[in-house]
Amino acid sequence: MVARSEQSRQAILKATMDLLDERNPEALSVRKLSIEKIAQEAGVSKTTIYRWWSSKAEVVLDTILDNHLARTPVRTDLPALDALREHLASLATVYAGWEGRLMAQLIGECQSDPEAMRIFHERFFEPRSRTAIAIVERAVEEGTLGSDIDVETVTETLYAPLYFRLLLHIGEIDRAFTDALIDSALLGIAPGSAPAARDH
Amino acid sequence: MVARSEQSRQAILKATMDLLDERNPEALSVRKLSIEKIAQEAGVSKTTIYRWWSSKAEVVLDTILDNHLARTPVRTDLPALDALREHLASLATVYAGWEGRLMAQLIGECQSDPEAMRIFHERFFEPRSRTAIAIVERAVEEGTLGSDIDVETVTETLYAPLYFRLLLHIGEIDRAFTDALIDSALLGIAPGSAPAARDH
Amino acid sequence: MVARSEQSRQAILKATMDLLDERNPEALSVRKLSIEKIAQEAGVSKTTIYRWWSSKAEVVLDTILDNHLARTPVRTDLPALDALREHLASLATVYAGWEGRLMAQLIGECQSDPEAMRIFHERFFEPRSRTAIAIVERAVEEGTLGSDIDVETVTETLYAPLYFRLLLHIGEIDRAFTDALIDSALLGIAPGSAPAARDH
Amino acid sequence: MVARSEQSRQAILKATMDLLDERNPEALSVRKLSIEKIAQEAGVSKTTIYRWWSSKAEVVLDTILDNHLARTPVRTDLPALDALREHLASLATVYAGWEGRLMAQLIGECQSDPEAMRIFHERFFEPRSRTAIAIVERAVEEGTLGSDIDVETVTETLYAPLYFRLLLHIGEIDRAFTDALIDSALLGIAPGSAPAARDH
DNA sequence: CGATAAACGAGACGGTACGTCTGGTCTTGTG
DNA sequence: CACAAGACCAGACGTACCGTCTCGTTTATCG
Repeated sequence: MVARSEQSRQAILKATMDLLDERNPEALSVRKLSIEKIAQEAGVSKTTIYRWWSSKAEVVLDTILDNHLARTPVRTDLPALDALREHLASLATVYAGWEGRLMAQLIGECQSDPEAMRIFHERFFEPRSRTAIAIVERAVEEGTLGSDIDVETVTETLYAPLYFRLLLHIGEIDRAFTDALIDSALLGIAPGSAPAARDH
Repeated sequence: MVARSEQSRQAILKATMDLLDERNPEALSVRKLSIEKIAQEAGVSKTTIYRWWSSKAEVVLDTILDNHLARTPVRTDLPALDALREHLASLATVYAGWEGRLMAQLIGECQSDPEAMRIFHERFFEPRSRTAIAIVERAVEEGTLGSDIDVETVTETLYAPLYFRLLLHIGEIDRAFTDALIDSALLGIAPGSAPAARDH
Repeated sequence: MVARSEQSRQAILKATMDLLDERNPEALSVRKLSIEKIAQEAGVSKTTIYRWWSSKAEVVLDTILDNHLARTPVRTDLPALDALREHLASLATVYAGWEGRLMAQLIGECQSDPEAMRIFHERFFEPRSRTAIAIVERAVEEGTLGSDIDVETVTETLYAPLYFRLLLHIGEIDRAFTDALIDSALLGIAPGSAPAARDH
Repeated sequence: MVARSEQSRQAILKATMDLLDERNPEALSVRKLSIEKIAQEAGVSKTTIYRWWSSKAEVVLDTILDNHLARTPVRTDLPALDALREHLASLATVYAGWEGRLMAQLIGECQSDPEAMRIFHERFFEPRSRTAIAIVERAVEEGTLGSDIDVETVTETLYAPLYFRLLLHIGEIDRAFTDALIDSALLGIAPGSAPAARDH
C-alpha cells in the first residue's frame, strides 16, 4: 500500500558511496564497511536496508555498477578496432583510480558470496561481455581483425590482463598498457609472424 | 629462549587446511573461517596463533601456498614451449577444483588486506612470475617464440585469462582452454597473420 | 522505542544469584564469576548485559542488594531499642550464612572499583545508614538512650563490629554477639560506670 | 643446591611496593597489579615468583604487612589508656593515606582468597589483636577501665569502627574520630550514665 | 475522508568473532 | 639446579556487527 521510499534508497546508495570514496579521509574498505554504518550515515534504519537488499555486497553492487557502466561506454562513432582501443583505455583510466580499488574489493567480496557473484554476473559481467564481443565481431566484419579468430576467446584474452593487474595489484594500469595488449595480440608471438603481419 | 613449537605450527596449518578442504562436509569458506575455529580445531590457544601470524589471511597464505607451488611445478625436461603448455595445463587442472576456489577466495581476501597482498606477492606472485618469464625467455632462445616479443607482457597475457576465469567465475578451466590460449597467441589476431604468414 | 526486556533482566539476576549461591555445588566466588558465565547461564547475550550494566560488580550489586534489604527490615512495631536489637540480630543471622560471605566479597570487589563503591553507597549504605540513625534517634526520643549522645557516632559504633567480623573473618556472627554489643555500649567501659551509676 | 636468592626476594618486594605506591604517578590498584608486571618491574621471571609465593595476594601481604606493623607500634612508656588512644590515633593517621587504601584493597582481595586470608590472620590480625587486648587488660589493671568489662569484646568494639570507615569508605579517619570512639565508649549510651561517669 | 496496511525509525535481542590481556604451567638454555 | 626468558593453553575481557524481531509513527492510496 505504501510505496518504497525513493528518498531512503538514494540516501542509502549515497551513504555507501560516501563511506567508500577514498577522497573522503575516513573512507572504509568494502570489508570494513558495515550495514550498521551505512544505516547510521544514511539516517535510515537497518530494517530498511535489509528489506531491499540481502547483503552488504549487494548494496555495494547497486552503488557501484550503474555508475561504472555509465563511465566506460563503448563508442559507436569509431571504427571497431579504434572503439575497442578506446574502451580498453577508458577502463584503464577508471581502474587506475579509487574506483578500480573499489571494483577489485567488490570482486574480492564476491569470491565468498555466491549470490553476490550471481548479481555481479547479471548486472555487470554479462552485459559488458556481450558489448565487448560485439565490437570484436564488428572488427572482424570491418576486416580489421582476422576472420578465422575465435571471437570469444580473443575478447577474453584482450580484457583479462586488465583484471589480472587490477586484482593482483601488479604494474600500471594505463593506456600504454592496453595499447600494448592490442598490438601484441595483433602480431602474435610465433617467430617470424611479426614481420609478415607488420608490413602491409 | 624458548623455541617456537613446530608441533603447534603444524597443527595450526593442518587444522586450517582441514577446515577449508571442500572434501570435508563441514568445510568453511575463507570468509567464514575464523581464528577462533582454527585454534579450537588445532587444540591450540588463540594467543599462539596471534603470536606468529597477524591475521587470518596470513595463516591461510601459509597453509595454501607452499602446497600449491609444489603441485604446479615447471618441467625442465621439456622444450620450453611444451613446458609452458604443460605448466598452464597443470594450473588449469588444479584451479578447476576446490583448490582453485580456495585460491580465488584468498586473492579475494587480499583485496582488502594490504599486508596479506604484500605477502601474497612475495611468497606467490613474484617467484611464480619469475619462473614463468624464464620459460618464455627460454622459448625465445630455443627459437620457438619470436625474438622481438616483449617477454613480460606476453607472459602476463598468457597467464591472465586463467586468473580471469578463476576470479570472475566464467567458463571452464581446463587444458582445452589453456591450449587455445597459447595457440591463439601464437597466431595473432590481425587479418592475414594466418598460416601463410606463419610458415617458413 | 523497544522497551527493555524484563524477562532478560530477571534471567540475568537469577543466573547471577544461582552462580553465587553456595548451596549450588558448583558455586563461584564473586571473583571467579564472569560476565561470560552469567550470559551463558541466563541464556542471554553478553551485549545485553553490557547494555544495562557496566561491570560485573554492578550486576552483583543489583542481584544482592534488594534481596538483602528486604530480608533485614527494621521493625516499627517495637520500642526503638528493641527494634535496634532485632535489626542487629537479623543482620547477624543473614551475615552468618552464605549471603554474608557474598556481601563480604562484594565489599571486597568494591575496594578496587570506585564506581561499584559509589553504587554500593547509593543503593545500600546510605539508605541503611539513614534507617539505622533514625532508630537510634527514636530511642533517644523514647528515653531509652541518653539524650546527650552523638547519634551518628553511636550508630556507627553499634554496626561496625558486625562488618568487622564479616570482613576480617573473625569469631561468630550471631545474636549473642549483637546483644553483647548493645549491652556493652549501654554500660560504657569507664570504671564505676557500672550498675550503681546506671540506676536512678 | 642453590639457595634462594635473597636479592630476587628483595627485588620482588620492592617492585611490588613501587607499583602500588600512589606517590608513583603510574601506581596500580592491587587488582590491576599482576604477577607479570611485578616480574617485569623486578627483572625476575614469573617462575621465580610462583616458586615462593602462591598468589598475587600473598606477595602483597609480604610487601605490606611488616612495614605496616613497624609504623604503628604500641607505646609502652605511657599509661595504658593513653597508649590505646595513641595507637588508635596512629592507625588513623596511616589509614587516612595511601597505605589505608592499600590495606583496604588487600583485605578486599582476601575476601575471595581463603589462603591469603589465612596468612593475613596469621601475620597481621592475630599479633595485632593480642597486642590490642593486652593494652586493654593493662588499662583494667591500672584501673582506668572498669574491671567488669569483657576485654575482647571491648577491644573489638574500639578498633572495629576504624576498619568500618576504611572498608566502607565513609567519613574521615583521623584522631578526632578515634578520640571520640574512646570517649563515647567510656561513657556508655544509657540515659543518665553520662553525668555519673563524667564527674570524678 | 477516514481506514488500513505497508514502509519506516528506532533499537533491543541472541549470537559470533574479534584482538588483547592475564593467569598459571611448562620447556629450554645459562651460570 | 635456581634462575631468566618466554612459549604455551586457557579463557575472560569489552567491542563491533550480524540478522531478526518487536515496537510505535508516518504516509499514501483505496473503499
